[in-house]
Amino acid sequence: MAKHEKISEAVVRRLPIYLRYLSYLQQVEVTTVSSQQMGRNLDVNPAQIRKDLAAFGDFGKKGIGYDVNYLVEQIRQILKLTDEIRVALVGAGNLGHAISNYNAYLKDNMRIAAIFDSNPNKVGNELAGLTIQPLDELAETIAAKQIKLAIITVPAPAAQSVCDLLTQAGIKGILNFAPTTIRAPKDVRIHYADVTSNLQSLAYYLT
Amino acid sequence: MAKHEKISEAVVRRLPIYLRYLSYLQQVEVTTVSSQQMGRNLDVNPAQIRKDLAAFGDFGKKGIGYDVNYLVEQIRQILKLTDEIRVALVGAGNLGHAISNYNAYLKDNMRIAAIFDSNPNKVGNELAGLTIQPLDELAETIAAKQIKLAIITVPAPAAQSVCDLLTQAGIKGILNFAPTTIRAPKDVRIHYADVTSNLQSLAYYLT
DNA sequence: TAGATTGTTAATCGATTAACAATC
DNA sequence: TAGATTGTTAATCGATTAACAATC
Repeated sequence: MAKHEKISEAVVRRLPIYLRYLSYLQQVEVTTVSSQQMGRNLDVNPAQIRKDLAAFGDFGKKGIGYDVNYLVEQIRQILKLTDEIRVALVGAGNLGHAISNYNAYLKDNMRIAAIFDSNPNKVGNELAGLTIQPLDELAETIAAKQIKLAIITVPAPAAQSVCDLLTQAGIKGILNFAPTTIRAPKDVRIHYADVTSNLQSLAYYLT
Repeated sequence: MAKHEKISEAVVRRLPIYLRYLSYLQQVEVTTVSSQQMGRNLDVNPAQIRKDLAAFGDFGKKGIGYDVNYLVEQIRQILKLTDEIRVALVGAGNLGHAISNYNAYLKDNMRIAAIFDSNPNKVGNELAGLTIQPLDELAETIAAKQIKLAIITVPAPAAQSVCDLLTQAGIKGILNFAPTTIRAPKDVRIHYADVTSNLQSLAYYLT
């Protein structure tokens, strides 16, 4: 790894995209790839790809390109996907159901390991092979199962209090589908994924 | 509106966030808001909020702040949310179900107006008050219903061909949930919302 | 060797933030 | 008037891209 530069969020967001393409190349048994080829396929400037990767180490060979297997291995390590990462999902509504069933697709060493809901009628039900748990078991379960990340799929009014619960339980990364801004301590990363804001910003570009 | 500056994507992504907070203020009957108050609540620098808004017009009053109702009206216009915007959803799987049922929540003049799926067993079924249609009706329906945006919730291998169908049908904005990069003509905006990449980049920040 | 491609520096471009005159 | 807050300019910061020596 090395190269103690500060890595920008933009770089970190591109790494999974690179990884996805490289995994595809593995599948079709391509063993070497150039930044130019990657850039063409991912719509990213080749210089940017080289710079992004070079921030973590000298992964390529001049005149040749990158060894696909080696690069996959390196990016997995950078993203800490070498050990399984367990994820909690809070909110077993429509979206929560969809995402937890989607679980199988996450693979790549990510797994939803616990599901929580505040509704007593849902607690105890099975979902994607897990039993839906009440919120007051959240902290204990997250500690016991060594869960590191969380997905919030509760309605907007509940999102902040769920976020508070999660951060108190030691969660350091949250993917928030609720259509609301949430606040957390600076060392907790929050990514937003709500459909409404996304669509509204797309609307700006119409005609 | 006016101020023929070029508006950056970053600004456009913040406008829906502002709108959401302002709508909340309307609900609780607050009539005036300062950039400082907005910034505190949304975790955005107040100078940035003022600059973002000033790019579209002089919406505030010095010494006073912004009139909430007026600002809501203005941002709605900027985002073209004054007329109903119709959205097509392609892929009636788990996620497609969740999002189309979520439909009611979209409100704010956005509505899923057609649902498509390639699976003949799903075609003809009802979903969120709509009949699932086959892909070969896509172009005609999009034209007839004046659909402007689309959501892709098909498996990754099908995403590019669906994207091609959509752009040929005149769609100018796509929200892509499929875990794959898709290519489209330059005048088509694509936003990515796949869960896996989002989680993977969160993983980077762990310890 | 000739051609290709990296890693890196320098140049460019763009976005964020601070500061403050204008003014309500 | 005094206090508050905008709109805007200038300063800063950061990210992207071009260019090229190094080298496989």
